[in-house]
Amino acid sequence: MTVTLADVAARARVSPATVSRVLNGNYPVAATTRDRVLRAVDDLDYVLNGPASSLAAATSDLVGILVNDIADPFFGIMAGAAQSEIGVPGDGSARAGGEKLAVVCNTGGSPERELTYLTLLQRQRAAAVVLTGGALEDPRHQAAMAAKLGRLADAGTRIVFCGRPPLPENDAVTAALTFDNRGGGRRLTEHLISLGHRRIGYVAGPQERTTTRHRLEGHRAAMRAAGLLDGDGSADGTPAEDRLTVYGPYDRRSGYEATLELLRREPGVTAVVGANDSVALGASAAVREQGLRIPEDVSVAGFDDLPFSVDTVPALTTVRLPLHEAGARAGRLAMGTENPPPGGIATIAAELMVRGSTAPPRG
Amino acid sequence: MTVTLADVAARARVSPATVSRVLNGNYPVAATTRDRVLRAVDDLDYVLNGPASSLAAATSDLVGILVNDIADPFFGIMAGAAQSEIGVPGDGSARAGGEKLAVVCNTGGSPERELTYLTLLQRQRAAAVVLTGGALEDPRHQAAMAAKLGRLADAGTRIVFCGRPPLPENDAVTAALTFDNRGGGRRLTEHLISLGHRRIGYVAGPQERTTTRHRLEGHRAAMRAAGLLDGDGSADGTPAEDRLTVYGPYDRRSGYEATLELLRREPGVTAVVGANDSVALGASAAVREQGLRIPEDVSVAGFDDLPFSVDTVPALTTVRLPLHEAGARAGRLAMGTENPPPGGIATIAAELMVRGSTAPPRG
DNA sequence: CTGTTAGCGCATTCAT
DNA sequence: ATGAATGCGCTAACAG
Repeated sequence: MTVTLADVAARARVSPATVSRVLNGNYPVAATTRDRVLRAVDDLDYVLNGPASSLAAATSDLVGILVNDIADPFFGIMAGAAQSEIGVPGDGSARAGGEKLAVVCNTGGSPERELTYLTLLQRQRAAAVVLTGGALEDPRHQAAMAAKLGRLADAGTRIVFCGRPPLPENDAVTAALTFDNRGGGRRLTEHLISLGHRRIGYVAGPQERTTTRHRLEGHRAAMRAAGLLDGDGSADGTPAEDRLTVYGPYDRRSGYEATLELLRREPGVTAVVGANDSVALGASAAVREQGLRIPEDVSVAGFDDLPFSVDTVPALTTVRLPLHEAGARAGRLAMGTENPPPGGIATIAAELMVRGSTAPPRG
Repeated sequence: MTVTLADVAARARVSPATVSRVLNGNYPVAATTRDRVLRAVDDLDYVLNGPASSLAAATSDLVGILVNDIADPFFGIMAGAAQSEIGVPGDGSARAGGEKLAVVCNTGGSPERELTYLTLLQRQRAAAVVLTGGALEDPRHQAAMAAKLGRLADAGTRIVFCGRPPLPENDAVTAALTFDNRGGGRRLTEHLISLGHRRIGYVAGPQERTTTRHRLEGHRAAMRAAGLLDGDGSADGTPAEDRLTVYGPYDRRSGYEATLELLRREPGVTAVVGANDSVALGASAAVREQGLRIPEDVSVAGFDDLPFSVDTVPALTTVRLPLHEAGARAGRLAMGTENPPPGGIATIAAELMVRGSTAPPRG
């Protein structure tokens, strides 16, 4: 029924071994023989049997890219960049070996699904795995991840982090590209403070994520350095930093609801920082719904600088992360076409983008 | 080195076949035996060898989801929904068989990459393939696709279209879910016409895509029905429909540039329709940059109703496509857990969402 | 319900 | 530079 390598060999009047060699291209074969084999491949519409090949060679051409939310361009941009470095030369044929199949897997932010995908990729004997986005800080999950990644690494799978902090004991990880979320968060808030803002609300991401914590730490470092957190407790003793922070998912709805909550708690807020651009978008909607203008009454800022952020009205002040470059680099590291940074860890800078959504407060 | 099924069998004091049976679960095994085997699996941290399994069974648990642009939520939403129907029960273990590995592949809109990915999936003996988004109308590519899909289908791969028009001879395709792009486009423009607009610019997608053509056909059908295209040639004889249409990629930049071009060509335009929401976003930016207000001076509308569209200012009038539902359904069809619609083809309705970005023209 | 046997299709020794 | 032989780890008959 389905044509095998032996069929190709018969038609080309060579041995199966020779066909295998021309397909894999990693062994000398006479030019005339190769032509004959390739013609036979075309004639028969032969397609390599991946499972058989992987079984015999004990490696596969699968590369997995794990993302938290495939519907979020933050991940889509990184995954797309990684995928184009890894996969598919693009000649449309791919009958021979050598091409990697870069695939993205959507964990939905669920730790169980993250582990399950890793197991599935381990089962496929994946050549490499790229993990994007922040990690969960739950110690149990971290331990499980470390163990799983260790086993993957033992089996020869290359492991690359992209926008994810390195593990404490990361001997399993080939390379970790981590974003300067803390520095970006700090500079963003410093910008607001320099404009004159004193009461700044913060809509954070999910509490247990590294990205959330790092961005928030940057924000608070700036606040504290300006003396805006100390001795600012309200009557009931709640620290200012708690009253001015609301946690939630990284989506616009969370930004909307959290901002309404913030404005209720602290009507004197003159600026709202969203943990990412989507959150900031929701925050903007909430601010406007309260009859407040941006930036005249309330400044709004985000994080990531996704493509839509420059088109909001007013354009969103945010922190730019070079998502495309980071993803591409992660892809090359996964392919082994780029050397890991010294120590296996590289920090990627975040750049403040000042736009129209932030301005000095009134009065 | 790596633990195999035979190791598990030895430890559980059963035959390899029995281990295989409990792992695959599709054969009666005594409860006590199963427990013993599962314990051995856990003790040994055994993970099934996917390639070996696929080779022996002549099927794999891979399911491919092809998208045109992974950074575009339009595709991300569908792919995510499909993936959650297909993959990963979510218990975190996945040591046994049965779980499918749903993976998304980014073609970047390139026909060659589309074919290459299909070949790669064919090589892996994928269980199913979901193709999302519009198709290219180039006859050569269509023929190549039909041939490739035919071979995949012959090999037992289920093929599902999601938001993609059925092929002329689609006996290879298990099911095709297609969006009512034409109807949606027509109703959107009818809405503008009913508001009193007469000169309506249209920023279309790439010229050779089915989605582009269908949406534009809907728009023009509405225009023609209202007598807004006939006898409206300019002095140089260019038909009105050509002067009022600009093609480009499905992104905000194209919307921005095309709209500047439209406003230059036809200063009397009172409404601009974008081929999708991202284009409409760019169009809005261009309109504003010309000192025009939305919707007082120019109405703007989009297509898809992506999550951000409700948050633009003013909120974007658009056509809602049930992307999540469609993706989930495609996932179930790929899994075989839902029966194909009669004739293999289902048309998915598009709903007009009237919001603040459209209003009657001035005067 | 469980064990035995025989490949699945290919990569890779080892020869030549 | 090419051919012959072996085994990768597992599933699927077939017995029992």
